[in-house]
Amino acid sequence: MPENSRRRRPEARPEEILDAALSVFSEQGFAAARVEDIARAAGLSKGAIYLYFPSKEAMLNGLVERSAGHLAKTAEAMVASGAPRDAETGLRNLLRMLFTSMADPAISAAPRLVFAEAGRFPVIADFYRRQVLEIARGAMRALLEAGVGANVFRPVDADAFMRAVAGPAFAHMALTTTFTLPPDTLTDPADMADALADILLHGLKPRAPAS
Amino acid sequence: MPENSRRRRPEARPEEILDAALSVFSEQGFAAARVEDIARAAGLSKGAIYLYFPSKEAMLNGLVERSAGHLAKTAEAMVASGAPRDAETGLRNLLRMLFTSMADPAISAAPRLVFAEAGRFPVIADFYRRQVLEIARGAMRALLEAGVGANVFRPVDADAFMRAVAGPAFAHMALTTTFTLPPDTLTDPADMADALADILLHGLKPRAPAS
Amino acid sequence: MPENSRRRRPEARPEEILDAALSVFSEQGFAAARVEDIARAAGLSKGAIYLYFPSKEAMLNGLVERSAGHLAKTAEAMVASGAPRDAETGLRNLLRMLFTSMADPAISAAPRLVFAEAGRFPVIADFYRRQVLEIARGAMRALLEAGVGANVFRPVDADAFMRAVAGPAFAHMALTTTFTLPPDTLTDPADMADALADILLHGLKPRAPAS
Amino acid sequence: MPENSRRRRPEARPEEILDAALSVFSEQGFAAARVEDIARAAGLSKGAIYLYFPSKEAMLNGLVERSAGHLAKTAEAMVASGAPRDAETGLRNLLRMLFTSMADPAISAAPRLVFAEAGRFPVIADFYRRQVLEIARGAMRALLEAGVGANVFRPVDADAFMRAVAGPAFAHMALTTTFTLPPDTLTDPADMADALADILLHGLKPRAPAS
DNA sequence: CATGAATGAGTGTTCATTCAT
DNA sequence: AATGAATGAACACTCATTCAT
Repeated sequence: MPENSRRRRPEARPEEILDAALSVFSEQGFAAARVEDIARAAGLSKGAIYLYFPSKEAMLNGLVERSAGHLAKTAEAMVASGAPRDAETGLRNLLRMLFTSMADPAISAAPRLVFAEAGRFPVIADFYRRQVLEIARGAMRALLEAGVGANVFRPVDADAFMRAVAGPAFAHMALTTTFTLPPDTLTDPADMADALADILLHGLKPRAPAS
Repeated sequence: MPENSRRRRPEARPEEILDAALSVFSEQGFAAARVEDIARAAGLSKGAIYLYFPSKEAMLNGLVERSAGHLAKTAEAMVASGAPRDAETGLRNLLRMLFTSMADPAISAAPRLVFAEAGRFPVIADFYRRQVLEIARGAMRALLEAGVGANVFRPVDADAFMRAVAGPAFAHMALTTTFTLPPDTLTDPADMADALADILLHGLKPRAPAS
Repeated sequence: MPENSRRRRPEARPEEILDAALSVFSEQGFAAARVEDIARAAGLSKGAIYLYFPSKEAMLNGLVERSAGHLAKTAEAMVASGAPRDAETGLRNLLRMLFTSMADPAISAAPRLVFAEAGRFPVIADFYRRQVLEIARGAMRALLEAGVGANVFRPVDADAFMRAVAGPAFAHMALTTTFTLPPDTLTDPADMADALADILLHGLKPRAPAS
Repeated sequence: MPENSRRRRPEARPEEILDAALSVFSEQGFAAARVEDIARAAGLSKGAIYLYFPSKEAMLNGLVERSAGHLAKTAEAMVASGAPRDAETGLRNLLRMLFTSMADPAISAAPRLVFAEAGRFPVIADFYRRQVLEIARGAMRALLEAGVGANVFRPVDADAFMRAVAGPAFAHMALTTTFTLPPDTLTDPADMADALADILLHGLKPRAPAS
């Protein structure tokens, strides 16, 4: 067991600290989080944290940058992959990915944190807007245009489209992770995503019987 | 402005303090907010706050309860109103109300605060869930059932329906108040609501030409 | 006994705190001094200090400015006093004042503190140089010129004169307050000043027998 | 510069560390000085310092002892050399040595440090008093007695004599190293020493014309 | 009712010192 | 001998809360 204190020297320290910080920030909020708790969660002493990050705020920034990287990459991958071929399947897959991600506390923790703290840290808001929102916006716009071009989607407003697709996943996250809602009939994110896709694709109004 | 003589009606103090607290909590977050700032915003001394609220947390609770009252009343009003008559118009009005409310910082401040702090204050989460979410859920379920009964809506999943309606407004709020997005083409919440209604009602897929 | 805690509200608080700070800084040095010790010495809690001074360094600055004020006044009084009439008596009085002041820990504390910390706080060094040294320099130069004009003093170098007059008092302070020297034969500062005056006025070399 | 290969003669380490410590202590003061800065200045890692000195305070002690050795030797040398022959020249040389030493930051650093920190470290005060002050006192007393015996000096008070000789050099140091005085007419320490010698030897009062 | 001086517990950050390598 | 990661005790400063007036 090389688990003695003062022993290991993995180059992964900063990552471990960010993991711990994300966990503590998510639970307590940035202002209420204590550096000592982060340290304990990372298996370090309080002082050791400052060997890797110059301040508590630096951990928050590091966190956001790391998470933005992940999300941006996933979003771009979604764009490039199947969407152009089959916009309808692309939309279904995107919704599944969104609902699954948002329902997973490990993935949604960073976005929730950003949403909660961006008001106080303009740098974070700007960074996230450029690195995540812009990319997601581009991806969804591309999906919509592909569908419209193939006559699979009607030419709806792009901004409304984005809110119609991402908003429900965001709301799902709020309901499941912030308010611990009693497990609904449809707790499974994939099922919820499919139900959403049905509404978005076919609309609420009954189709005229294909006469 | 009856604001000068007679030292202002003192019986309105708690309301004024809650107004100030909402403002400061929204800007700084609960943990980072200073009671002295709330006092200054309310035109009182720090000590005077404690004549009306026993603690900082009590202000947060008071805030949430007050806002929940407002929201619950609005929600119930919506149910009772035109929905049964004309579900489609009911949906359009609901969306307009949601987008307009969420885009107005004065109205969305409380829900945003709840979303941000509910994780740390289970009492608040529970209270909000019961007093706001349950009522909103009931209202939207009633709207859906009315529409289905009148054969104006397809019988879609109720939980997906809720997320499809409320989620986009929630996302709209996040985009406009947290990240100061550059004003889109559709900054007007009512227009955005109408575009959303179009998508939700008619779906993304083109309708078959009416026979 | 109006000595309960949380009671008195003398406007003299800042002065009391500066007294306490001077005492603690003198004993421990600025860096090693603890704000809590200053607070205790001032009969206050740690937090109360910050109602009057924004930082530990602000207390040091306040201290220096206050002491500089005292010293400047004393120096100017000396200039204006008897010097012009009788330069020799003026010199004797100046030396007595200097030795007496420097030997009194309550008076020499501030200059010693400035000397010890000026290297780290350029603002203090500059301030002291302008507010104390320049004035003292002017006073001593005036004394010398008065004596020379009256043919009571030889026209010696002014800077050497200043060092010859002030230096011994400074050394006396160092010996008595920093190193607790065993009480010499001449512990009395006035006697020491007179012996110094004798040396400075008549020189070390024997005078030629009066013709 | 044999400074590259063979990792430098390791037996000189303690001396190098003391050099670095003197430099850092002088700039920052003992309490504010960081061991890491000393280590960097000595070209070592923080931990290595503790192979040679058990604590930060031990470096201060080592420093003082080393410097006291230097000063004591110089002082004794001055006594033994020319003073007995020609007390007047002896005084002039002593003053030149004192002013030159005190004006040189490299030499005055240790005495200044002792003066600044002696209050907090009685051991240092005692040590310095015995090893430096006593010896200097003896040397100056011997110089005075030699002069008096040869009828070159008047029989003035020995303690006043010491303060009259050493004090001005001490003041000169304070003025030039602590407060960065604008270069006076007499920046050269030797000139300043000569001007001082003139005052001390011949006094401020004009000599009666040798009838 | 209202004030604001005062308290004291709490937290971010620093740094002398240790120790596994 | 040397390193530098790690520790833990401090300490400056903040702020919710109290209380004499």
